[in-house]
Amino acid sequence: MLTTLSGRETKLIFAIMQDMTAIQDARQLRLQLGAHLLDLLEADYFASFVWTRTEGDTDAVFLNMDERNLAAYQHHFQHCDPITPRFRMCRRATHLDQIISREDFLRTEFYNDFLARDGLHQGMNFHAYAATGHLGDLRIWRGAGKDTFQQRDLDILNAIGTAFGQALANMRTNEQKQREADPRLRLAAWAARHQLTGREQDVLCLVSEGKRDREIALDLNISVTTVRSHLKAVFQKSGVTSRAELLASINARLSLQ
Amino acid sequence: MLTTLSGRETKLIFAIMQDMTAIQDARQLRLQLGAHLLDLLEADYFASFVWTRTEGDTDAVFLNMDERNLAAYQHHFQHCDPITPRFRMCRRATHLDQIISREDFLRTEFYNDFLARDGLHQGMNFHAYAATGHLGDLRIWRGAGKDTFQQRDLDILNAIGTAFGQALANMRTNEQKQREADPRLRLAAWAARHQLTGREQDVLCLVSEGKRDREIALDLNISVTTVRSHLKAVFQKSGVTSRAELLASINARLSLQ
DNA sequence: CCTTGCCTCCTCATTTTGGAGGATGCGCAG
DNA sequence: CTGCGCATCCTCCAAAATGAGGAGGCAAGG
Repeated sequence: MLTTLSGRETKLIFAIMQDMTAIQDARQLRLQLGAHLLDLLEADYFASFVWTRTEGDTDAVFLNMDERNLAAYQHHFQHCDPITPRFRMCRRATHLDQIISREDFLRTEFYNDFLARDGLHQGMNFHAYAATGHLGDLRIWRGAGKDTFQQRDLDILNAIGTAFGQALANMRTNEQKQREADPRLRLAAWAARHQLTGREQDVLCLVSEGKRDREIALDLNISVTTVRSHLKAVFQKSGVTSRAELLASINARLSLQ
Repeated sequence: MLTTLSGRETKLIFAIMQDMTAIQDARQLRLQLGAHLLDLLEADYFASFVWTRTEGDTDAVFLNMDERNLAAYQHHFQHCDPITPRFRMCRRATHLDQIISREDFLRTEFYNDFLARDGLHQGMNFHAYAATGHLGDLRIWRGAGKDTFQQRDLDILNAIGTAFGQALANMRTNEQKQREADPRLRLAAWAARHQLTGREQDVLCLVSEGKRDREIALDLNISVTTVRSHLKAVFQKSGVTSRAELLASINARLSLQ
């Protein structure tokens, strides 16, 4: 790749560089990035999906697209979208024409009933991947009457997309670390691992706050012997033999176990 | 700022954007960034200092500079460096000529005995700040016989420096979070907060692993009563009244206290 | 209807822990 | 030398926690 950048483009590239380092929220980043990308690539429509860790769940961000049409995508067209799966297979910025012939494209229900309504004619996508799998994408479209995207546009999107993928991966990693460090989540994960019942979890939770049986009984409005029963069950299920060991077990980093 | 970029420059800018998002280690980032910046700005020497959280301590990275001369800087010239403090006061990329007149500069001991030895003649600095204070810098120098830096170079360094500052600040924040989440450091901090003696810390450490008095005594090769004595002192000093409460106190987020 | 799981409560025995007080020895700074 | 802090050990006692075993009620599901 060897392309020059105009003053306007340079300014936008630098703005994008700032976005990438300054914004730590995936949604915010994509909104900002989207605005700058539309400007930079002289495009009209922007969409970005990010795959969350819970399988199949996506977080979507859009610019200049019709709310109702989008709802239609989320409910229906998403499932019969013939182009996104093909875009997704490409690890570089990819032009619509590279994955489907113009004639075939113009014949699809997807184009006629969905894309055309918003005026989307020319598109490029970038799909970001990490070692763990698909992270998210950047989708750039131009309306009717504009020129098609050039190799130069693809190169620019590719460079920015790569950095965007890194930024997304970093956010993902940070969120993961945050989650692992959150005491409440650790507790919940530990409880789930040992299949504790609701009441056992209640007791566990108060034990983890350093409370005594008597206090726990008061807090939960049950008798001390009941607290002991639940706690006994927790010990039984987890193979632990004292509160201190219990807390140590909960706080132990999984990687060190 | 409105400047065009050549193909070569564009390529380097994109490489720098990758650096900024891909590299999570401050040292690595600066080495990589330094190489790309020298190429981009057609400069010869690169140095970058990063201020660590411990007051006054710096981590330095260099390219193309003489090891022995650097040692001299760390030991002596650092303390009589007449230009860095002035550079440091500027919140934008700054040219040497903007902070000192050429004549004055050429008369300084610092130039003659230190910079000139490595061949440093023209310089620009960027100093990065966060809300918490000074983060670090980027120092770019050209050797004798080259043109002086132009406003265009300053603009480029400024844009990259700003993003670099963000990246540094992010690393700082992440490290901080990591530290707060590290059980050993939490323990040490807690111990320090309550002014525990060495032996008390030893006992505390084993208690935090969920061990019983008897086990601790075996581990430390002392009698159970001694363990109890130490533990009693820990309780006394910290105002806590049970092991479980102790562990809860250690694991409590400071912000929630 | 009957089983199963969960929550609730109980007793009795044992171990562990916490609290109070004191004692010895050692090294170090005033 | 004389405290002082620290580590080591002790006794005695009471409170808390653990372990084993059992029992009644209640709701959901076969």
